[in-house]
Amino acid sequence: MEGRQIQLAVDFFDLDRMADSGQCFRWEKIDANHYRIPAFGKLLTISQPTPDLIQADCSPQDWQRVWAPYFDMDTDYPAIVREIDPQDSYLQAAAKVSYGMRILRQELWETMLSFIISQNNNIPRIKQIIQRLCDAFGKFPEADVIASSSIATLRELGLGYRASYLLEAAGHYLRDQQDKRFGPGDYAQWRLYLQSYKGIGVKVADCICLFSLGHKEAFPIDTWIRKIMNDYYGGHFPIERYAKCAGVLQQYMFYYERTRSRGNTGKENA
DNA sequence: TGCCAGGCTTCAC
DNA sequence: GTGAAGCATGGC
Repeated sequence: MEGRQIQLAVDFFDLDRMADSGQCFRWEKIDANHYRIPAFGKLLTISQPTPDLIQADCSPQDWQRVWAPYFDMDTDYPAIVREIDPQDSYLQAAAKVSYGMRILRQELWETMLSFIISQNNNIPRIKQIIQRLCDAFGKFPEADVIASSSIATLRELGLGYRASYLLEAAGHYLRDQQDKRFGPGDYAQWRLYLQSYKGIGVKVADCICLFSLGHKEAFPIDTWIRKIMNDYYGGHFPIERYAKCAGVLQQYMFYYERTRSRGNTGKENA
């Protein structure tokens, strides 16, 4: 702690809901009100004493340069919520329960690694595996660290059959980085490119597009979303109506449904 | 104890 | 292109 502390007035910002949203797996809850969030080589300690106020241990410059983009502070989420079909009571309810949840813009490699691990897996175990990776390698393993690791090592950390996917993905990522093949691209280009990785299919590619690259039109369909679409939308969610923000609404439905299945509101004190 | 999880690859058709 | 099997592991 370097004694720096900023306070910011916020709107539509809820740390607890973002922490429990299934888009990030390394936030650490220190106590009832504080989180430690690692990203971009930095560690942010942040709290939210009231719904419209946050306190963070960073400089105003770091907030502007690193954390405001990370929390996607430039996007007008209330405007997205206002676009929801007033007749769609399910989606209205989902948005209400998810109030304050923003779509994070996380680092690309971390998001790729996390969602390769996420396949056919549950969130508590995804967190555990990523924690074991960090413990085993001393910190979050960058692609070169994974690439110079071995299947056996990764298997010992509980990755199961995903160990080979991750190992291959790391090598692939490094080669493309050296070839400078990463660059600006639209959603369709990125989605296709990501699927060229072994272990990344349509759903994981969409998660990376949404939770790292900021492509809010990405609409990941996992087992939860598929069930929601079948139960409430006759098998088809009207993505076309929400062209540029379907992914945000997808996240609200995902959060809402998981919250309901656990029999609470998602906030211990709500 | 089984079923399931922010699915994917492979193979048969 | 579509469908089904197989996959590692452990949460619930």
